[in-house]
Formats: sequence, structure tokens, C-alpha cells
Amino acid sequence: MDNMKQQSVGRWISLLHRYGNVYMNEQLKEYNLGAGQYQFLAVLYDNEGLSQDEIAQQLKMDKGTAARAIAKLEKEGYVERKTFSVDKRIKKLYLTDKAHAFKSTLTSILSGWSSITTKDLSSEEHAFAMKLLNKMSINAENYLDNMK
Amino acid sequence: MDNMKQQSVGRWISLLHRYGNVYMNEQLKEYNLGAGQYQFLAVLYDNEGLSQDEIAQQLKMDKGTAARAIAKLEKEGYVERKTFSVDKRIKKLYLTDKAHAFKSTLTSILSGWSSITTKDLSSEEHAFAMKLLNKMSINAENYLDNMK
DNA sequence: AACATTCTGTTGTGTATGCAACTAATATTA
DNA sequence: TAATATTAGTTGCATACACAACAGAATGTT
Repeated sequence: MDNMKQQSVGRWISLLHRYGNVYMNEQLKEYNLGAGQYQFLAVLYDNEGLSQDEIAQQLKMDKGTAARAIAKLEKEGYVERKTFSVDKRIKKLYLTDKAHAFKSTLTSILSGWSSITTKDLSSEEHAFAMKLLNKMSINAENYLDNMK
Repeated sequence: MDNMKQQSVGRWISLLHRYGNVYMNEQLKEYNLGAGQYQFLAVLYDNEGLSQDEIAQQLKMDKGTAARAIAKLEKEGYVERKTFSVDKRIKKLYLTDKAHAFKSTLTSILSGWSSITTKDLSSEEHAFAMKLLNKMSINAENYLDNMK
């Protein structure tokens, strides 16, 4: 019975993550973006004006990773970093016109992958899957956050 | 309504993958292994004697990644690569005593993470989550495999 | 006010990974 | 059988990421 069955969870998560990245890289290539940037852009679409730290926290990513992802987004002309005199440490992030124009494209790309992976799930199954993944993420977060 | 909601799926998968790696790295550190190797070991526990290519295919990983992961497992004394005269290209993989002794430890570590992430799921929910993740993985595989 | 602490961001380093080019070995085919 | 194609594995290169050390700015403490 100890034939590594619980391995499966991690295996599927790993596969979905890796294949998702391959898909995103392919789709984003023509926009000079990669799988490492779109999540930051997605957060900004909902919350323009956040700082790098705030975005990193929302995504539960390392702030160094955020720094580099956002540098790339800036270099490619999707975001601008503005420092205000109130607190010169903070760089607030704003979307450019290019980013706004790109929003619907990103939305389609993301729902494309979502449709692919949940192709044969009923809408109840789909909703339930989301709920469970959400729970699992929260559990993972809580566990690791409590470690620190 | 287009507030990037379908983003969530990818976000949770990404988070579970990243946090899972952090957990695995931490747990495996004292065994001189990292998150990049244990999956290969797990496959071998069920199927000793596979070639690198066969393992890579089972895990849907790049053969280059497999080559490096297995080189590390060999270096740390968990596997041996043997070439037979039948086909000198193929390196069949065998577990060492050290690897066999490590099996139950890996099993506990893996079920540890599983318990953490599915902490508050009922066993029905847990089973259902597995089923859905499995379906999603298969869909992802089919999609990308058909691309090539 | 002076010093310590905390906070935001940057950067170096190491690992995990995919892709592509390459080598050596085997298989196919003209 | 010689020429060509396929296969298994290796390695260079690029990206995504975590962690840790660091710098400058802001806050708190005494």
C-alpha cells in the first residue's frame, strides 16, 4: 500500500505548473513576456498603484522575484515605477497604455488554459475543483507562514 | 466581470508548486536531496530498472532535466546507472541500499505535505480533489502532446 | 538628536526546468 | 553494405524562483 500513491498530488501539481508555464511562454512570446511576469500584471489590472512588496505578498512570491519580474515588465513597456516624495523607498506601479490594451489578450490566454485543463469537467466539478485548490493553497500558506 | 478570475487556478497551482518545493527542500536537505530529485526516486521505487528516458516520459519531464536529477541521485549514492551490452545507449537505473532505506522516510515526507495541504478536506473531498487534479493533468498533457 | 530597528527594493547565488544542439549507438532503407 | 534516420543521453543556454546579504529610507526608542 505504500506504493508512493500520495506522490500523485505533488506530481499533478508539478505537471500542471510546468505545462502551464510551457503554454504561457508560448502564448506570451510574441508580447515579449514569459510565464514569470503575467501574474504580476494580472494583479495590477485589479489594483493599480500597488508597491512591489504588496504585489509580492498578494502572490506569496519572494520580493526579489517580484523585483525582477517587474523590471522586465517595465523594460517591455507594460508598467511604470513611480516614486513619490512621501516615502522614497516605495515604488508604486502603474500600467501603461500598452498594458491596458493587452488586458483582454491576457484574459483570453488565461481562460484558454483554464478551458484546456478543465475541458471535461462539469461546471459543478469546475467550481468544486476551484474551491478545493483554494483550500489547499490556504493550507499551504498557513503552514509555511507559521514556520517563519 | 473580467477581473482576472480565471487567473486563480494558475495562481493556486503556482503557489502549491512553489510552496511544495520549499517544503520538500527543507525536508530533504539533511539527505542531500532537493525538490528536483525526489520524483525520480519515487518512480524508481515502483519501477526499478527503468531508463532515464522512460522515467522522464512517465513524469512528463524533459530528458535533460532527468539526466541532471539522476546524476545528482547517483552522486549522492541513491541510484546506480548500469549499461548493458544489448544497447549501449541505455543506462538502466537501480536503487542502492541507501535508497531502499530511505523509502519510508520519503513516504512520510510526502504524506506529510499531503496532510498539510488537505488538512480540512473530508475524505470524500480529498478523493474528489485527486480525481479532478488527475483529470486536469491528463487534459494538460493531451493538449501539449498534440501540439508537437 | 542619536542610535537602533524596520521596511522597500536590489542583487548575488543556487536550484529546477525547458529547449536546442550535439554525440554515440542502434535501426532502417536504398 | 553504405547512407540515412532515429534514439538515449549530455550539455549549453535561458528563465523562474527562493533565500540571504545588502543599501537607503523611514520609524521608533531612549
